[in-house]
Amino acid sequence: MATGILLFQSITVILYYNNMYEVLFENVSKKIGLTKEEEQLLQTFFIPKKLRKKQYLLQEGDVSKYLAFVEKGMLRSYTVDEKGIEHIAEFAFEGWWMGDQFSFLTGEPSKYNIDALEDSELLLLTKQAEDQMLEKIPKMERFFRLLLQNHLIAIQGRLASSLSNTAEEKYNQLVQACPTIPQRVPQHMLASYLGITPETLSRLRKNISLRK
Amino acid sequence: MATGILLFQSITVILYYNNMYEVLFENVSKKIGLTKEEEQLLQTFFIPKKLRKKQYLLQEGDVSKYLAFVEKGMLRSYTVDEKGIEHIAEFAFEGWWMGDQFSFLTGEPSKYNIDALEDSELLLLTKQAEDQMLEKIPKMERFFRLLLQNHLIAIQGRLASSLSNTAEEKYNQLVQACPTIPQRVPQHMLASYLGITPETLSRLRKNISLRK
DNA sequence: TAATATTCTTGATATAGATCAAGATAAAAT
DNA sequence: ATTTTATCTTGATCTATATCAAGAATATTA
Repeated sequence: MATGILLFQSITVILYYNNMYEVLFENVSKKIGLTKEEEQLLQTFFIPKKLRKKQYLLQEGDVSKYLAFVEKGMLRSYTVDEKGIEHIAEFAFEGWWMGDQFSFLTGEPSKYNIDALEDSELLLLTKQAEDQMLEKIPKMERFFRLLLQNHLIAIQGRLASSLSNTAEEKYNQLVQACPTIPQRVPQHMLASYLGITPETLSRLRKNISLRK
Repeated sequence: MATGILLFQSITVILYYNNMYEVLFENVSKKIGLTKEEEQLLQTFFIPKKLRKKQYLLQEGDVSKYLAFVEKGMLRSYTVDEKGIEHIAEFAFEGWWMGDQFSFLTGEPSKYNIDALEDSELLLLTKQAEDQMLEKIPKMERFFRLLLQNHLIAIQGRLASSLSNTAEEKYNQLVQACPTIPQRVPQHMLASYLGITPETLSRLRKNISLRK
């Protein structure tokens, strides 16, 4: 957070405005360096948006017009099957990206829903803005490549785990790999994310706690 | 394939040499355009390598020094669990890439084995060569970003399928999404890739064929 | 062409996890 | 504060898939 003793109201306002991009800048700087000018330019490509808990960013059947960067709060993406059961694909917290890559890329209607699990502050990037951004700040090409690389590695791990591990092992791996999720997410959503039933997760957690 | 009536032996040789990169060039050109000069430059970063069936490209515990582009043949990556069971993570055919992204990126020992399922011709890219390539041909940054994007979308689909579908549904989706795999890969490896036992796959295929 | 190894099939049984059901907490809304 | 709604727990059953076992078909090698 940008803090300090502020003498003038006008300065307060400017800092407040800048804060909307704080997590983004930190995130980008971690992977590639950006000058102050580039940061100024970068923010012009994003549309700030607040989302109340339970509000949708994307609904099944719509085209995913935005990639969303989470400045604050928490999103989830999920599909709904024929039986009406929700299957959570991903969560996204502060500093994470969310969006249906496929729909965003191809312009086809999305199979996913994305909504807010907490009141959230997002930075939205349209396809057009993305293209312009990559053109004006070619460095960002690299940023997105590294981002995708990490995302891919994470999902590969999840896939491997989902294919060869028991429910309990999957749960333990998740707790280890990303302790934030079990802390902030209701248990039945966690179960959905792991591809198991809430009942199974409840029992499995009980077993773990009994054993120690 | 580059074919034609060849008048001089020397030309034959040159064409033969160029053929080693044919699939790569076609693949890169599909995503980003390359001039003849850029193609010439591009190939300097790769090390051609032939792999006999069953030969390893990478063994568990070693650092993944290369990303491999498959010009010809077929690779698989897999882990071996405590019980000695192989879990196939990915296949790669002509025009696909293979490698342990994580180990390649971080320099940590790999958990994967990669070997050839058929006699194969590869183009290897070291981390150093990759960095140089991205510096000399910045366009390639974009190529790799798009590549990762598609790879991510594919794996997301596989993950979703593995979490919410039955064994039969997973099999059907694979046949639909990538008919090449079931055609070219022994059935028990297909089972491993799908995270089911060979027995289950055998029975499930029988059921499908009985129903029609 | 035999011999050896690999892959695939089929049956019998076991089990992890799903499903159905209902009560217990806990959180939100009025 | 009390009703309503969401979430979690526990028990009784069911089922898809794993496991164990052994023979059949197919490929590979000698």
